[in-house]
Amino acid sequence: MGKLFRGVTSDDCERCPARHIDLLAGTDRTEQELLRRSFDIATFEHKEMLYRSGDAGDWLYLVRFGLVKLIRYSTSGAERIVRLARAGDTIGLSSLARTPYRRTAIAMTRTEVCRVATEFVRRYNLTHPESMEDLLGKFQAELEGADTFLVELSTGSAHVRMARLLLFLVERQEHTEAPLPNREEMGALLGITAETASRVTAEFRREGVISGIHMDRCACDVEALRRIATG
Amino acid sequence: MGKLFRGVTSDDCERCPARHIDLLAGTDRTEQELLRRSFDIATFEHKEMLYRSGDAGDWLYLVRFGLVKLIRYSTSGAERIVRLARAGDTIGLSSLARTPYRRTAIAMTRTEVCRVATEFVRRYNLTHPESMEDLLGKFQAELEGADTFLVELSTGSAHVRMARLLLFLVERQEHTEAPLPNREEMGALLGITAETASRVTAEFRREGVISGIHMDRCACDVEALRRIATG
DNA sequence: CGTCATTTTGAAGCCCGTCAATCTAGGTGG
DNA sequence: CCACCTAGATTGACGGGCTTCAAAATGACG
Repeated sequence: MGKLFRGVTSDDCERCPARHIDLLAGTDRTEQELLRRSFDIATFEHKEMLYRSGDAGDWLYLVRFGLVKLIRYSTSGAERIVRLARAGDTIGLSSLARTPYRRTAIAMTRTEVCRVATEFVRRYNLTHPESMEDLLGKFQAELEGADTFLVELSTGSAHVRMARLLLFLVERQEHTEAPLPNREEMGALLGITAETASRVTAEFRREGVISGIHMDRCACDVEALRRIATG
Repeated sequence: MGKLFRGVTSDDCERCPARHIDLLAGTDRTEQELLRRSFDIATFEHKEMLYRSGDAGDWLYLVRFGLVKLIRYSTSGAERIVRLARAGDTIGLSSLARTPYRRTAIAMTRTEVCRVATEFVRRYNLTHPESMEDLLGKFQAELEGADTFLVELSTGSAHVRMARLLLFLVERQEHTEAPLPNREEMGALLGITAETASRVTAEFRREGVISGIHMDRCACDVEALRRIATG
């Protein structure tokens, strides 16, 4: 059991989508070495779980590439995706508050993550209190994300929500191509049923708003989506 | 212009709903004095604004009593309440990340808050790095709150959402009486129209689930609400 | 007592959920 | 290579819940 993690090379760090963060930069050569030895890298395939709600929160994860869904369950048992994490996003921050993970994290596409022990970050902050602002900024970004999901993806008609989701999925991509979740996941993301999600995507495809043969990827007409999203 | 704030007495601190937090406790007598002099108290009436989205984030607020709604606007201009803050809750934490406030805070009832300059908290943390965990815990609590709103108050039928909202409003109260927002605000809280909110509350009243003559307060049959909420 | 805001209630229509049937793509074994 | 199987996607039909528009009722306040 347990995912296999490997060490971090300096080449890994060169390509790191979060290398601008002070916390990870290190001030001198020996410190950079210390930081590098404290991090691990692993790849998760589609549908693989990073951690489960209730697990001891011993690690922070930094997404290097891919897409991770963070799930929470309502009192009535229904599953709801409360956030999507992409390259450069940090997940598992709740562990810093010495609490178990409150959400379940599952890869939606092939995903590479870099992990670090929460205990290490905690100790590092005692000797580098000025790095706290980076952490708070990260937390802040996570709060922003939660708000965005709340306001953008759970209000308006199914068409409007779907358009906003697709816009979210194409941003930060070079091309207008977006990874397309399956209909069940779309439903959990937007608070609608899988059937409605299917109807809307089929309709978008007929109207030429999205196109592409494959089921799990599509090219988007960003302008058209923006028109629909503002309803 | 600008709200009038007054100094904090030791008596205020005795009654503080957040006096268990280390950050606010102080280690010795002189430090307690320093902390007390760094805080201010003010009262906001119903509908008064604490701060507006986009304002420079220079202050943190701790709610002593009352109810504050935090609003965010969607791209289509619709207003949505993304969080309710009550006694003991901290609002304005985003300012610690050196960013402007991202939400607008408005009192929903008569509300007393204690405020502290973000700059003070930042400096305090440099000399007391161990207090950072309290801050992260606060941030974490705010994230939890956002999730709860997302999952509980924006999924399920209008009846179910309303029941959950009422349960949220009665908890932390001694009696089963809850402050009742107006129908417009209920709509913004639950993602439904004011008319539907009115219909549901009227129905609840006819069925005896809620009762009370006043429009802005009601007594709740908590057991009945729980049955409806898990529906 | 009259005015204005808010709430309540009504009626019509539509969007979405539910249930079910059909279609498609991918994988398996003969 | 093809028949078969299965999971997921699509599409249809129907009913119900919510929105919309509008009117009536209620309550606060000068």
